[in-house]
Amino acid sequence: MADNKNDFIDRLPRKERERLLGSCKLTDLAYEQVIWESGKPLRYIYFPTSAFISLVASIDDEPVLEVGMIGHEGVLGAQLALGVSSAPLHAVVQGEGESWRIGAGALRSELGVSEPLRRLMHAYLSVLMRQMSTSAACVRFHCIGPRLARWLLMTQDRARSDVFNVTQQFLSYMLGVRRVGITAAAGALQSEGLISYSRGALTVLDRAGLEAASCSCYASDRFAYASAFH
Amino acid sequence: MADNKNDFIDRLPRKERERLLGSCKLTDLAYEQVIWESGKPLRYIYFPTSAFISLVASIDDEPVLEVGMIGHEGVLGAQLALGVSSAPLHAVVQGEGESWRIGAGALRSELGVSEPLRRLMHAYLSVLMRQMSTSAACVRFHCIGPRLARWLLMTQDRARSDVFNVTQQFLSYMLGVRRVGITAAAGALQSEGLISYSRGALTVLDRAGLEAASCSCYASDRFAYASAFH
DNA sequence: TTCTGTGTGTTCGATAGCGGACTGTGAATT
DNA sequence: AATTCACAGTCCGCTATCGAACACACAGAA
Repeated sequence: MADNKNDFIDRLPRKERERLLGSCKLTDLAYEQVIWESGKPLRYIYFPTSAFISLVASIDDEPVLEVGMIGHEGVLGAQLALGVSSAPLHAVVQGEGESWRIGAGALRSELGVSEPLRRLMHAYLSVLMRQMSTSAACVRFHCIGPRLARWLLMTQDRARSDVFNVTQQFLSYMLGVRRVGITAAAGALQSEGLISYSRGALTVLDRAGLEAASCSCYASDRFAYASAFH
Repeated sequence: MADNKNDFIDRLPRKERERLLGSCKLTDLAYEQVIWESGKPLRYIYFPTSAFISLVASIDDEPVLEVGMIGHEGVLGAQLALGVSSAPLHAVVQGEGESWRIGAGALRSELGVSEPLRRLMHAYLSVLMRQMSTSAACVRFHCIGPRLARWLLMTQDRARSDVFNVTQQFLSYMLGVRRVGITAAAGALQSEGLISYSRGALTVLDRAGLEAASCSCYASDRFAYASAFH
């Protein structure tokens, strides 16, 4: 069942955890499913287990660029703890799988009575903020190759597997570049023997090599997460 | 004294406001002064009145790109309400002037007893998060010209004046581009009659024209602020 | 087996922005 | 009045990425 755990929930004291899970429902999330549309009412909050989700920023209501990624280590909807009632971003399922889901109202009640839950939500929000500011700088200063490597590492962590599904089209959308740009960068990583892929199935062959090829933002994100939850 | 007000503090109920101000000290902030260094202990929180401050993201500990701007409408250090104890970003004074300042410890106590303060901090955090995600997309997809126009509008709002001081060097640093890129973009705005500048003194001549020249991110930020504080 | 659609690879010219280096020019210092 | 220096403007070749269009190739459906 290691695949069906959410680290965020696991950090709660037993009593709070059980109460929270009592209000949650395990749901399936499908590849490319849109969970949040920016501006629409925030109805459900998700604690992914095997699924993982991309936070996507918009320009003129068009989703254009990934600014955060949430998997079994986190929660989609920590903003609820800030009193936010509509989705601040688009959220798209990037890796299909399962996720705990809870209604916004139920989570609000739970937040009202559980200090540990509030603290965790706050800590995770600080992680998200750092992910966003890192992304802003990364997208400006780093080339496609290193950014792609970073993205693959983040995905591998959340997929808990060396193999996962992702098309070049989807990647180009997440990184905010042309598909052709991904073809070139992914081709380079493949010919260096770091990954291999074919028709949407991607395999990480050399994790250490990929880390060396990635920009410092990967390590930076990991550090931010680690220091928020020490 | 309209110049010496902080809107964030003004939103507090009278009692809480007076108690908070009792722990605050009015301080001068100088142009380009570094208030926070990323990772260092978070010692003071600032409520700018006439001063305003840039949040700057780093890569490899080098500050490289502005991801947020804080003036009399907000607070530098809302992250304290998330339990954060070290500065998550660099913060640089972008417009000299005055600011209320409070020690981290004092603010923590105040947060412990003031529900309205917590709520406001939370609302402002949601504004900041939206500013950051907007910045990430903006920096990727918008050209220097519109970005510069947006920046000037944001600055004008916080300077509460059509005239303010800023060098091209500083601008290039904030927008993450070369100084020469600013020379070109600012020259274009000037020859269109929207601004005029000379040796660090910039004047907005045509606010409406500047709004038309700016990218949609300016309006987007305003909207985010307005909806968080309805 | 043939067809169709999705995923991938290639090529073209165009362009925004880069790095570096050098030139003016006005304001403040001496 | 002379000097200095921060600020602004100009030019060079270069590179990453863009937009558009087209070619192939494998998988599943008809």
